[in-house]
Amino acid sequence: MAAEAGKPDRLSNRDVAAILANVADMLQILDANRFRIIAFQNAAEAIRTLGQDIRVVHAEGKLQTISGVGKGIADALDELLTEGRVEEFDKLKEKIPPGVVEMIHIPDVGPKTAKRLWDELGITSVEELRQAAEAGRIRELKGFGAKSEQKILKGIELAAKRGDERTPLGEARPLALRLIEELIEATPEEGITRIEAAGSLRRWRETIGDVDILAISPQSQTVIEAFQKLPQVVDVAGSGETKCSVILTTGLRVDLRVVEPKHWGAALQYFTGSKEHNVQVRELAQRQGWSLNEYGLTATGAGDAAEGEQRFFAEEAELYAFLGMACPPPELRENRGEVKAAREGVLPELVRLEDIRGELHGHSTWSDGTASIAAMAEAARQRGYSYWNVADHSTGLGMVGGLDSKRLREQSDEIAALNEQWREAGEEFRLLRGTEVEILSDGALGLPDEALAELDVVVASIHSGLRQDRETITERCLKAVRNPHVDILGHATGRLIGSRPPSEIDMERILRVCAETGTVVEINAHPSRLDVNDVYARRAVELGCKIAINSDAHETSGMEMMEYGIAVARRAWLRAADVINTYPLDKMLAALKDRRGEAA
DNA sequence: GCCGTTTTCGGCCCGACTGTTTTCAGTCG
Repeated sequence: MAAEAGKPDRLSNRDVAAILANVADMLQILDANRFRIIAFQNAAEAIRTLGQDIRVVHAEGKLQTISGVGKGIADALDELLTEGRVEEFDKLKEKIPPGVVEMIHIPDVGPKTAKRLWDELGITSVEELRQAAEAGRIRELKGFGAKSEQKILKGIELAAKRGDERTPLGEARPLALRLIEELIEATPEEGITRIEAAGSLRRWRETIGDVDILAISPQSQTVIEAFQKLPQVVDVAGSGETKCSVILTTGLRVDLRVVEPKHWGAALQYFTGSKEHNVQVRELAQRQGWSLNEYGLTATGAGDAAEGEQRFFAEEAELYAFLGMACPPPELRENRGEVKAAREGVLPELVRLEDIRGELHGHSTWSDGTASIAAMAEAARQRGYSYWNVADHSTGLGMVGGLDSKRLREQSDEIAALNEQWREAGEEFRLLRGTEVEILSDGALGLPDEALAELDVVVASIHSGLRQDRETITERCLKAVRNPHVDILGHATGRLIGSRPPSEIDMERILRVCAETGTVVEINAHPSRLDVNDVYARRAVELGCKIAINSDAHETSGMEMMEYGIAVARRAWLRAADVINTYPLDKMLAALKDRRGEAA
């Protein structure tokens, strides 16, 4: 947590969300009203995924326009963002040692357990908890035994291994898909008739807490036994008749749930989440006189149907239709307005992988790529693209031997020759001449304007000096964005999921200037970047920006990462029209800054 | 503490599994 008291101007949305979540944790330990706890959790989530800087919203006096923020929390946020601290929160902190709050993040240790361990054994840290469990002191408590101690020790080990980190989607997804394949192979013929990953994986969240797999099988016990015996499984956290949780060698937790065919629709809906989306849907069902669980609907007697009457759904869409709404694509199910839109029938037609006609940011052996331009072009053609922008690094990024003006011209000759071949063969495919020009530490670019002016598509990115202070890095980036030759701002925040935090850059200001100048904002599709993220992408389009989705491929297989970028765009509610590389070549070029209006 | 197609009070989702229990509380998703 980077929240520094006394420096309210440094608090990011993430910091503010962490502070509210911490308050919710403390309230849980104090056994406060559960709805008050949920209110803090909801507000934290709303601010974490807010498209705008919380400081800006605060300055405009619009805190209460955030869904989940009412008067009470708005007042607290006002105090936090003005004073850098909240008196009410400080009083809470005096009541509970921070180590006790930390304890509830250990699997199988919740607020009740943490409170009792603290009250009755005086344990105030995870380390003390470990020692007490090893010494067999915890079994002295009523309701605890040797197994509880083992469970706690295992939980501590797991938490240490995993840290607070969720698993990046790019790691979890291939792992889960392979696991599903192996489970099918390990099960007798006809053992599994349907299987799908649900949860945050199906929603394509950028990081995954644990993997949820849903299956239909006439022999659930056989499937669950096979699941536990898969080679990647190191531990079984729980196992019953229809449900099983295992831990993989990587520390990732995977839950399998086996259901009957008639329950599939409700079960898939339920296990896809998000939790917040499901709460909305269940409340909607409640208002219509139905109680919703993972099996289906049961009439409460409050509506037209007789109490106890049940409805089952083989498909998700049938369940949503019964409730009078369209079926929101999983990527939208984050309680960001999708339930209302689905009820009103105004869900957007989201961009799809098939809509992509080319890429505007990729590398070759001319800089740090591993494949020739010809090989990259061939890979792009194989994917059905009709254009690909050669965007090798410019000078200014020492370690990869970026191109200067002279080498850029030499590269242009190679590109022209390749294009000539396709033209003669009557092929539609075209390579574009581009660069990923370095935004230097003072905002100057790694190539002179004369060189950039000759290119088709210029991507400008920051690779170093990512720790500059907010004002410096924002001004640096703004200078680049305002350059008339810069068409696209590449991976704007510079983050690497799980290993490098985003820079301090003021995205709201950047996006506003991008909208003003017609600079396209990139969604970098590489699963370790996903930059900009869904929240900023949605905000960018709200402000009037266009988006480009690029895999930033450094090898031919890198282009397969496009699907992750598409997922970010879909989570941002983007339609094909918002994404310029869904356009045919002429229209795409005409949408670029320095060519606007040139072609139809 | 939040919120409104039951609107300014009275609600706020629901079931599986575990451990230590004789009927359930805690945790998790």
